[in-house]
Amino acid sequence: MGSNVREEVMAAAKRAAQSHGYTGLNFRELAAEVGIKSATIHYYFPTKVDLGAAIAKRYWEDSQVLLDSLWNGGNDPARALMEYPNTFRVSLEQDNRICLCSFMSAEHDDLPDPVKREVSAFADINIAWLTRVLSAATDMDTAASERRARAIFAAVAGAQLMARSRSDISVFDALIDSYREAGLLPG
Amino acid sequence: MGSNVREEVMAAAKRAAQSHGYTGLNFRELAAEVGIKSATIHYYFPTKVDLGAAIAKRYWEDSQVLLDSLWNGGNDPARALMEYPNTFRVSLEQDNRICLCSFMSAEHDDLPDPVKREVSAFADINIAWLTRVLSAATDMDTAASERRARAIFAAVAGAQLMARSRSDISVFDALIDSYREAGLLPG
DNA sequence: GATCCTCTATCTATCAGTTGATAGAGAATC
DNA sequence: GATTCTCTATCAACTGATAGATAGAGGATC
Repeated sequence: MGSNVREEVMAAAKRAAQSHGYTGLNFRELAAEVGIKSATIHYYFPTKVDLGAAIAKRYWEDSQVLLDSLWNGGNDPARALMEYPNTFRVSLEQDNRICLCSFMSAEHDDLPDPVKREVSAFADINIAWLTRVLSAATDMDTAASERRARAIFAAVAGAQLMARSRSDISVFDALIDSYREAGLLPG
Repeated sequence: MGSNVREEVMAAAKRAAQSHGYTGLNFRELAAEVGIKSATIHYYFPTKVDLGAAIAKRYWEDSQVLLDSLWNGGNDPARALMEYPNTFRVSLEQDNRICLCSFMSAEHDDLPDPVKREVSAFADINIAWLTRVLSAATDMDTAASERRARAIFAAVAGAQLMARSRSDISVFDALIDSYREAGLLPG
């Protein structure tokens, strides 16, 4: 298994990036939070690019596992769809953080390519999952499901961003309700 | 009238912040782009906070003027609503930039209070305008119009963010189409 | 069992580059 | 001549990164 320190650094880096972005990540603060020296981080992640790519990759891998646990061909796709916005809500619950990849999407111009690739993968797996669930839960064909999947993903990310800017999770809840009222989200 | 230099600094700072955020703003690059020395910027904007707040304020003021030119009680609110997403599209057309305030919303935790206030104002004036237009263009009551206004604002911002992450403006267009297809946007 | 070697993991110390900010001199404008 | 504007020079803080020392674990060799 991987060392504890490596895992602790990744966990702290993930949290920091959700609050301050890739640009805002810095070795000394990270090290202080884990209780080590910044040079030690370089032992596990030679460069900042390596660290950034590692946490973005881990982020979408964890998301994939979570989504599959929510629905993976079972018998209640409509319920999974109802639950989907909650996967974004939890970030806001944790000190008003947002999706790592939403933040990094804003930072796109300053992102090294290896990090960009992992950020794209997060969107890909979310959209692919939503497409599958929508196809199972509604009578939309695959093309329509994918269009709707992209729309839902973008809209939920936008709702999370707005809620953060107000430091108010009820803004997120209200927006999700409005999406349902408008017909973007089923339910 | 304000000096040319001051205006040029603000224009360059606005563009930079739309690409790199408030954190990514820096006096030396800004000065180089305008063709002056960084110390000169401090003459017009004593601190970075002053500069950040000034460009965010100008940003929503300009947006207010643009929206009012699009619709201000005239006879075609439905058309204004159709045009609304274009006010976000133009940023992407300019080197894949995004809304200054979307970027700064992501940076919320690292934003000085005076800047935060102006960022909030941008959302406020967009939502207020959308609420008025929706009330005029549809049979929704004021409360429903405001809920929908918030939903549209958040969703369009999300679409812009997704398009940036792919460096592909057609992603934005497709998302807006999908919002219409889903019923979030009229048309 | 004592000595030697290697690898892992962490540290101290330091470098070079960047950044926001300031003091004070000089130039331009009125 | 006073005011406005811009520059040079510099500071202190911060940042990613590197070099090199150290401590300990685990084998291999004698």
